[in-house]
Amino acid sequence: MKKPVLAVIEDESDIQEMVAFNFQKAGYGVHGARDGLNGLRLVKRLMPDLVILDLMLPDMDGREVCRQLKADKGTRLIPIMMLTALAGEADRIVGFELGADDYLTKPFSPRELVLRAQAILRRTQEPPLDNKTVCVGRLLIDPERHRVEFDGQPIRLTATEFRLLHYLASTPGKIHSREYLLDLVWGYSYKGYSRTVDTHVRRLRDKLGAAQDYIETVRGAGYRIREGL
Amino acid sequence: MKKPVLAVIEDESDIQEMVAFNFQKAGYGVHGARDGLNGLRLVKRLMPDLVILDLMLPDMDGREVCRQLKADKGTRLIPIMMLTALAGEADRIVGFELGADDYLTKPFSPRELVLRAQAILRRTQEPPLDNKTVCVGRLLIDPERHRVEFDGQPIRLTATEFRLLHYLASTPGKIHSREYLLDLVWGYSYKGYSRTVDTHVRRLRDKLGAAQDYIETVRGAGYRIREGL
DNA sequence: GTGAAATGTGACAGTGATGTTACGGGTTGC
DNA sequence: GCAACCCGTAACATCACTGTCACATTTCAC
Repeated sequence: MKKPVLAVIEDESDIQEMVAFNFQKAGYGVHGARDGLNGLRLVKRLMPDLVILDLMLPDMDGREVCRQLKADKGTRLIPIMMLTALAGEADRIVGFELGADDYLTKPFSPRELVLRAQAILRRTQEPPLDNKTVCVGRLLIDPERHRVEFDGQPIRLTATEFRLLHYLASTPGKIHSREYLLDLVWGYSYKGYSRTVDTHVRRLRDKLGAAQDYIETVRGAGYRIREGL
Repeated sequence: MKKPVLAVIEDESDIQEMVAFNFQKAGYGVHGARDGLNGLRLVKRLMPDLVILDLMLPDMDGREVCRQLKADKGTRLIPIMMLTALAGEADRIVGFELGADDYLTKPFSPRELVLRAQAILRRTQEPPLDNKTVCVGRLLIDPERHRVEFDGQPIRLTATEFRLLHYLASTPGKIHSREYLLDLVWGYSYKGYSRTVDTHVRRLRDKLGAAQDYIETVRGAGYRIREGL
């Protein structure tokens, strides 16, 4: 994977430096703008993999920048991470309403910053699951019809169970950690408990019946689909 | 690896002595300054591999020193470990905001000090382990699938055994000391006994069967992966 | 050769990850 | 409004894994 590129729109020099420094250290290419107008221009020209956007900017509200980026066809899909000094729940909601993908309240630690960014990138850089029918051994998964079969016998799954199985089955043999599955199946802004994955795997195994052997637990790592059955 | 060099900026003689002594014992070159101004000069001239910086200094706040070091192009990349008497979480966050890489609250044990420093140096000097498949002779290690094969035959390993083998195999021929492996595989805050590594190497060898010859004991130094088998 | 230090080996008990079951809130369909 | 269903959380059970110890064996310095 090539080096991800970030745009940081932030007027306070300290924060701008700190953010840039930490992402560079983590192996990202970082570009910066210090106000909303230049920020918009930068994003359109650079087309970064992620935008770090301060809520409070000298010329323009960060919300407005966010709105404009999400309204533009070209930049609509670029994920946005909002920074703000206000921890109020109202602001949080407004941030998400505008399409921000994550939201960080100052002060924050570099570690938290980079981890959250990585979570977003992992999700957005992952090739989206397509609608092709997946076939693993005697299991068949058809996303288009939301249908699962084992030896031709249909199996009824709920939406969450289906997505879980679909993600697992689309890369057989590969380990999917609980955190990774939470990101993909539940969305990276999901705040829940990682044991939730276990419960759903259990329900999935129940419904799969004889096919449950396809889901293998790898202790200390996660779950995977067993190959060659 | 050449001997790492440290700069210790600390006015209290007791601490200065204690820190210097322990790092010298651990094989580091140690240089010291007793106030912020001389500290800045020292770092710029010496360009050490790590700066140990007290938060409270006679002439200048440690935060200010940190800020100046991180603002300077030349010294920006040098990692900084902050020492402080204040354990409050607020201070911790302020420390990180300024780009400090780690943060140690007095009083601390010499062992913890050195371990944390080593961990920082490793993180900044060693590229982190990636997900690429490692191939050593007839051994194959695939982190993505959490899979190990010898001559195509799969070998089941636990999570710890797997990480241990992965670290060893990613740099064949290099000697990995027990301390080093403890830091990498178990994490630098791990407080355990270094014989633990031996036990795990033993279990690993057991499971590797005929492939156990790949793990070589270097008496007095550690373990390494034998090349050219 | 001899003793000390380092390492290999086997056993053991505690812990921690996972499996399992149950419950209550929320949503959907009728 | 009711019933059925889906979901996340929690509590408990279980067992693999793990760290530590005691002892055996090897290696090295003298």
